[in-house]
Amino acid sequence: MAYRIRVIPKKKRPALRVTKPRKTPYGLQVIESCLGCPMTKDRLFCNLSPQALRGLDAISSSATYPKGALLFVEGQDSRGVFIICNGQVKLSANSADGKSLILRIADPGEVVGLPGIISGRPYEVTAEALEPIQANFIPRDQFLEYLREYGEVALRVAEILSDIYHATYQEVRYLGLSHSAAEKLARFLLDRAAECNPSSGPNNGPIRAPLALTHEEIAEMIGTSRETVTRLFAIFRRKQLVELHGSTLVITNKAGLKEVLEA
Amino acid sequence: MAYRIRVIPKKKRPALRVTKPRKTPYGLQVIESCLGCPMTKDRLFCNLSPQALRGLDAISSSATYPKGALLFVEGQDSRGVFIICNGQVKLSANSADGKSLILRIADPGEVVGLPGIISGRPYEVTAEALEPIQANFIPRDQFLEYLREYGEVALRVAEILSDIYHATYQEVRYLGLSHSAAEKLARFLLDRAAECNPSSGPNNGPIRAPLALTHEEIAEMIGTSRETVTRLFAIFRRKQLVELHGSTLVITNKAGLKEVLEA
DNA sequence: AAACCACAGTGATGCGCGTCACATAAGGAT
DNA sequence: ATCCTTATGTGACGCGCATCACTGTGGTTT
Repeated sequence: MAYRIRVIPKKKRPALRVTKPRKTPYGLQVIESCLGCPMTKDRLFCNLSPQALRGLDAISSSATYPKGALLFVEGQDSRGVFIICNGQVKLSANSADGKSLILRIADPGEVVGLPGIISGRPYEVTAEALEPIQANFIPRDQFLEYLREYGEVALRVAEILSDIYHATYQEVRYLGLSHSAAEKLARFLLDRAAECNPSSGPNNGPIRAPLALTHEEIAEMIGTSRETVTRLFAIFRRKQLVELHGSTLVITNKAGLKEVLEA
Repeated sequence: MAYRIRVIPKKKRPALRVTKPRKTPYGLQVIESCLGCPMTKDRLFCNLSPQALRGLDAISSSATYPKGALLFVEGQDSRGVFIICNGQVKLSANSADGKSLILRIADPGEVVGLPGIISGRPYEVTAEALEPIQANFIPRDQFLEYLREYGEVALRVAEILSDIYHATYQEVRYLGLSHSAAEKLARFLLDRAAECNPSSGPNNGPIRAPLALTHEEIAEMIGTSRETVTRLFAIFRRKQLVELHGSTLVITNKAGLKEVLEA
């Protein structure tokens, strides 16, 4: 075959199923303090007052989890929130018959389990460590008490919830407003590109975005089957709409990809 | 025909399309003050301090909108939030080709446009008045300033965002985790029943829930076609799973309906 | 080396359901 | 009364895509 799709050439992505742990991709340094976690300062609770940061530090406890560990499972009572220091966490919805839908891949600095804590409802999704991860855990009651004390943090929490909502809403658009699987995939790829290239307006040059996902995972994100994703990538490539170099997605014809949405 | 489905026997639901305004179903009293709106106190910002309520009152302005009015359209820059005093507002996602997906019907006391305000992103959905409505509007900057001042309200806002997220997440489940349209509808009906009968555990008696929606609207909520909803209701009725009395849904066989999910 | 596994790629098959097309019923308007 | 509109109810048709069942390939393990 003249073409080939190799999404991950070097380091393979971890398996979807919980099988054997893969090697830690980078040194896992144990960080005891939330203040010490650079991600926390940089991304999650940036621009908070020193007091608020200290308060956060006081109630959070760090822990590590192996690959495949489930931080929580949907339906479980909300115990608290996790702030990811290191590694990726897959948030998915699962049905009784084993079908699963990936909602979000949370990166370091992000919070998982937040809606359940705020609303008092059980966890709505399942959080699985894709790699060995380190995360800070904050119990529910202490977190709520903390929020009541520091209004600035509550506002920041509202922002994070908005972001989570936004991601979920995108998912709804993929699943609900598409006539075809091709449309879903095109929408997904364009969104990816838009997120990674916020600067690019209506330009026409090639757009690059990392896409470290297997076809299986993409299928679970847009709600189709793995085979369909494979076939669609072949079609898109034939039509010169996209290219795949390693784990990098290159959109060579953005306008053409947008036409798929209107077909 | 021996059976009939008449979802709304007396007062018909408003049309989906913007046609002519229907008669005001109940007296629309104009309320100038947010404090005076009973819904606001009871449902949205309950248990707030008197100062916080006064602050809210100071920045909000009441207005009325006719049936079919669009409070905002998706893609539009976020101007502010609306607190519904009176009437219902349909929140929907629309694609370019006219396909539309109902995300939520907001009742009096609820807030719409919140995620856009908090995140700074444009409005993500379209808000349409299903009836002549009255709503309080709060401009974005003033609302954010207000939140910064009153931390207790920020926490309440976080709760509301959690609820909105929850509703959107349910939508994702309908759309993504179903093998068939029958599954979607069954899930939808069960969720409806669960929301309206929070007390009922694993009981087996008939469960009642209001269902003031046309087949068309249900179709847009679960992402199928109108005809499919009609056909499925006929099947469910034949199987003695549900009954429809006026605008009241009666689940006669909850277990049987749950079996549809696993089929 | 061989064995194994995860992923990608492809053909064949079948059926779910979207779509079109019409019929019927119930109000509301005039 | 008659017309118009909205909503429900059904049949026929056909495409899209899920599913099954493979093959090929590169990486890892033993």
